[in-house]
Amino acid sequence: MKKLTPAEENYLKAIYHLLEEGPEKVSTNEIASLIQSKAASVSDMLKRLAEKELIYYKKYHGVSLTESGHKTALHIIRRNRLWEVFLVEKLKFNWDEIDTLAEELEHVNSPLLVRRLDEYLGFPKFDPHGDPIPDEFGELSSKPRIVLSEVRSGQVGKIVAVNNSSAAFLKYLDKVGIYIGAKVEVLDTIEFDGSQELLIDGQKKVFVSKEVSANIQVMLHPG
Amino acid sequence: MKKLTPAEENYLKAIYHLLEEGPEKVSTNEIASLIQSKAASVSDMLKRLAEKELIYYKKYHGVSLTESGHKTALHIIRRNRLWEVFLVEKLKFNWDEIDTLAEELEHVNSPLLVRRLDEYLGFPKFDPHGDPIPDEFGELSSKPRIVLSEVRSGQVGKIVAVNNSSAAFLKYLDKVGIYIGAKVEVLDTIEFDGSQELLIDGQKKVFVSKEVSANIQVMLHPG
DNA sequence: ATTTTTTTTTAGATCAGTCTAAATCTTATT
DNA sequence: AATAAGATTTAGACTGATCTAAAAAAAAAT
Ligand SMILES: [Mn+2]
Ligand SMILES: [Mn+2]
Ligand SMILES: [Mn+2]
Ligand SMILES: [Mn+2]
Repeated sequence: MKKLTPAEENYLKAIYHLLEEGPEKVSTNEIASLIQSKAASVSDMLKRLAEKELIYYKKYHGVSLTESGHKTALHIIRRNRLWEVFLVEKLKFNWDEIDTLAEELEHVNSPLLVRRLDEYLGFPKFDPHGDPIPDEFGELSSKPRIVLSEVRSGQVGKIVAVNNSSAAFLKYLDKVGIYIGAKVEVLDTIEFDGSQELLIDGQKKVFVSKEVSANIQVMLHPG
Repeated sequence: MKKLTPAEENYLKAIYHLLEEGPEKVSTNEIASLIQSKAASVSDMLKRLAEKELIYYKKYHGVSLTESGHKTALHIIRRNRLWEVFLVEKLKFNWDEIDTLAEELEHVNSPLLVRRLDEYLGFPKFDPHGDPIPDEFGELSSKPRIVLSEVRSGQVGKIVAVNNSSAAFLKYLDKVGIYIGAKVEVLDTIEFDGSQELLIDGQKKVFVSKEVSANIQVMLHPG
């Protein structure tokens, strides 16, 4: 409940994102790599976070979030994504330019500010990358999703999110005409390397590698 | 030119504001008092700021800003005031609630963000307290001003700014109906204590102490 | 011109956050 | 099961920011 430092918030968020991938424990090195620091620094921080009961931490055996840590992480993510919407919707930033800015703005922690911002933006449910925005209570409204790389030839869906928010990736998507909300049909899948030929909005044909399609989330069209 | 920490930015801003009052040197204690820290901490920070050539500092003899420090302070103030406008104009905060929020937001230093925000807000020239917003180059558009306590009986002016942004003061102004842009006529000035009777917008009579009127800036109506 | 008071600086601690290098624990391999 | 490899933690150091208490300098008062 007490105020956290930006560094503590960044670590919590990183742990949350790593846990999101499935495992119920994350390792020191995974955190270090995601947060671009060194294992020794992570060990240090884990002690502090455990002290504050934000994580479960057993030396040498990885960490997970406590209920309180989980809730806190969702608050941070909420702020991050609301600011991302603000930057894109109001200040006309491109979705590949907002990462570092939202990374800073997320640490301004004022419940009133967040509520007002949310209201001002019209209570958005998803950020510019298609990721869900937790509500005040940490609830996520999630759409049923499937990764594009797992969509079979002939199937049609809508692009709802990306798994990778690096500028390089997002710029690439812009270039080939892939965007959130686009209709996508998988015309062909190459068995050898998993690359696909797509039809975007029934108009544009695009070839993408599996590395790309594995980072795109799709909602399948019913039927 | 290099990136400053939030603390360094706060000190620079404090020095700027103290110099604004007139003197060409400010003392360690004045800074400590404004920034709510101790003289020893200020001494420490002054060494660092001098090292970075943001201030002129001669031990025991006060500080002033270098050209670079002055420019930097204006950039910080620009960010602070733009965010204040955003909070009031867009998020509907009251002018007495924005201080601490802007105090944090001002440290997000991205020239592009600031430019976009400025544009989005319609290039405002003054913040909610009536203080001028420096442009990208640090230029201030200042209105000719005089403190209300120095306006003589019979004279009429418009309230353009406040010298004190504490919630207590601003709430008081709200209560008695004084706001930026209001027309004000000084009906009477008590010689004994400098208190005044005012007529706001030609309608409402208000008595204010000199402590209050010394914190209100007025633009005199020509003629 | 001394002495006293006030202001400012320094000395020495502490805390958060980070790093490198060394020690230690876990896991995989022989 | 012993050893090698890999991951993690600890030890020790550094920076930035802050504080209290003591020392030093400047300003004010006698
Ligand atoms: Mn961050
Ligand atoms: Mn996002
Ligand atoms: Mn500030
Ligand atoms: Mn202001």
